[in-house]
Amino acid sequence: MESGPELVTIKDVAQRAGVSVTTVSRVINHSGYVGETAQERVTKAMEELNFQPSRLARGLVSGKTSTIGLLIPDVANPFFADVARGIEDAAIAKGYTTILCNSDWKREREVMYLGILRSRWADGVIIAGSRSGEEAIDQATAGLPLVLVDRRGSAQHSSVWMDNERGGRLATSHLINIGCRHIVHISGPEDSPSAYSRRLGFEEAISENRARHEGLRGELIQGNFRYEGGHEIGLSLLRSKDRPDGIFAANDLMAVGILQAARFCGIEVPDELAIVGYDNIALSEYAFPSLTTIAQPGYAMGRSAFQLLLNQLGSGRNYRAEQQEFEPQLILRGSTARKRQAGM
Amino acid sequence: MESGPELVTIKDVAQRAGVSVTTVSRVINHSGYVGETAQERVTKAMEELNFQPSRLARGLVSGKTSTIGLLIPDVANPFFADVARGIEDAAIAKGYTTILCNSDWKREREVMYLGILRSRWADGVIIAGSRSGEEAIDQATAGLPLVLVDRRGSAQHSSVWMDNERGGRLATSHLINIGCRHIVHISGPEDSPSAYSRRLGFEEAISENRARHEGLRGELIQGNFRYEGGHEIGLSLLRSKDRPDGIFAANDLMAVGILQAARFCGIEVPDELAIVGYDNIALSEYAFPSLTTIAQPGYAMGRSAFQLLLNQLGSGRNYRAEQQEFEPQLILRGSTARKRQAGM
DNA sequence: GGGCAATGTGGTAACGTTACCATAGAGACT
DNA sequence: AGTCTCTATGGTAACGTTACCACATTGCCC
Repeated sequence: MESGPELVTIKDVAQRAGVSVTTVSRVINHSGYVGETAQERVTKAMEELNFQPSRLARGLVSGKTSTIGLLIPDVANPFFADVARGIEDAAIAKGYTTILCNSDWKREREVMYLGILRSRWADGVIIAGSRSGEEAIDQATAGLPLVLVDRRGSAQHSSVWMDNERGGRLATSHLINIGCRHIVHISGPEDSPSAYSRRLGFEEAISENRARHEGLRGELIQGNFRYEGGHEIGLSLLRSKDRPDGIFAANDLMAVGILQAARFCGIEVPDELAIVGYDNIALSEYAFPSLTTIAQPGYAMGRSAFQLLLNQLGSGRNYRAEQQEFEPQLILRGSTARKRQAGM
Repeated sequence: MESGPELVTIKDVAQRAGVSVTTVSRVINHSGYVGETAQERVTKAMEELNFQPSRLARGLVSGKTSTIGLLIPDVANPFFADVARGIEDAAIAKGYTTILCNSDWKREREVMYLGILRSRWADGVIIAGSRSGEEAIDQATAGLPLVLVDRRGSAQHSSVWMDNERGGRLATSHLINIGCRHIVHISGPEDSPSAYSRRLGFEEAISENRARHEGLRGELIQGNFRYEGGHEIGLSLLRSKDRPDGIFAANDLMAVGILQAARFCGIEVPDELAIVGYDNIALSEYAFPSLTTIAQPGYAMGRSAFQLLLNQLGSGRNYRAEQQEFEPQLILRGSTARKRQAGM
């Protein structure tokens, strides 16, 4: 029978219940004193009119929207999808709504979204996998409560992160331990802090082990965190005469791309070429051979990030940044399961 | 130097620029007449104060928030992640922000989110992969502009969909054509419209071909659209004495689960068992053997869905529901690539 | 030189809600 | 009987923006 979304306001409810708007507001917010009769009549009127209080008006006067912004590079990347789910689940449980923003790894989109979020939309922001520098982020958030995911925070900012350097070292040492002597690291984009740390870990592991294993060589190639990128790099790398016997890719997507390239070139994984990825996305388990990787618990990291943001929102201006660290863990699977293991 | 997010309002800008708030508003909205001098001074003041107009206030008075809600079952499902990206990209290009809601396939969460979205938050909603009935959706959206994805809309609602029945038929016929005679369909959840249609297509293909191929058998098992579900069903199915020689899974995740189960049981795919999935998510290409599947262009469907919503938002009350149909397409890959193909 | 359109500007009432102050009756304690 | 606290309720000014009306000023035409 209704023809349009004619808005039901608190006024309509008040009129129908025969009370003032103040009383209705009190019923909605369970605050102040409300008599039993009034309580019932208001509740009934709200139901009959199918009333929903306007968040807009509410936010305007209270200064809080119960909304947080989530800025990630790309939901289509399974790791970030997990993070997003973790954040959203934790948020909804506390009555917060999440606005999802995909920066597509682009800084200008990041800045644009932060502007939108800042315009009194969001009470706080969680930024995952950003490439921007901390000053740039500060500038763009302009005092908005903030939690960083996937990078080490400073004294100013809370953050949830992993010791990516250690992860990189774990992955590389594993390759060395199973006998690889010519190892290539396909890194992530230059300006990604987590990619940078993984690369550091790789380099450390190589130089630490060089004494023990003569002829050990480490090589570095710049990747882009994408499947196709891994595939292309894999093809050119594996077709060359001087091809590596081990590859550590900075994320699983690229690792799977390399896996495909190897199959294409007819190279046996893991016997001719061992591969380690990073993230432990679902895909890594389903690939063939299944992918050895460093686990990064996206969902848990997401939940944790929201918790830190909530702490910050609750504590006003005398708030202290917190850090939550997750441990990298090596997941052994088919892509490095060689029959004859070389001497350690 | 700033200690908190002290809000910069249009009033501050007006004061600094030495003009009225009205003039500032006009500059912001590029509306009405504004002199050159005023224009410049206001622009300068806005920059200096790092001013962002409050969307809350704006929305309150204009009745529009430039925000849309997106309700999907789960972003961690790659197909829906693609849809989400398509919608978000299309939306941001038109100045709209997207609120992401994961119903987790649960009706009560769906209803809860629609309530939130309705409270003057969102100008419209896109619902993908809902299991709720159309009446339930009508009830929960209460007049909010709406586009359905992945189900055939009615005269009331715009929708973006695929002929899933045809897709189901395509998949099943393909299995029959390569020689399968005992085919199992792992369907989706009972109440999912798209799953239902795929199942119909399966049944039609089986009964149509029964005349031509004697001994052709079709069997039906209820699945849940999840990887683990496919894996379990696969295990119990493949261990039985009367195991099928072809499986059509209602989505790729389950198909990959079955693939893993087959490897686990030592059954050769595709020679002993052929498998077809549905969706053509990235995973299906990376699996081993790669997965034959029915392509469903999630990103394009997302973009299209936003376009339909936009049409609806623009056209006020004299609006007519539109339907946008996508064609299912069979993608041939390893999981059905038998060496000796049966007759026909 | 009176009228009239075009241009530029300001004042202020909305929008739907909450915060705060005011009021008022009912008991209870001095 | 006066005062004080508790309970219950209403009135109304914010919140930051836009929509709308009112008012100047300018230039131009008859």
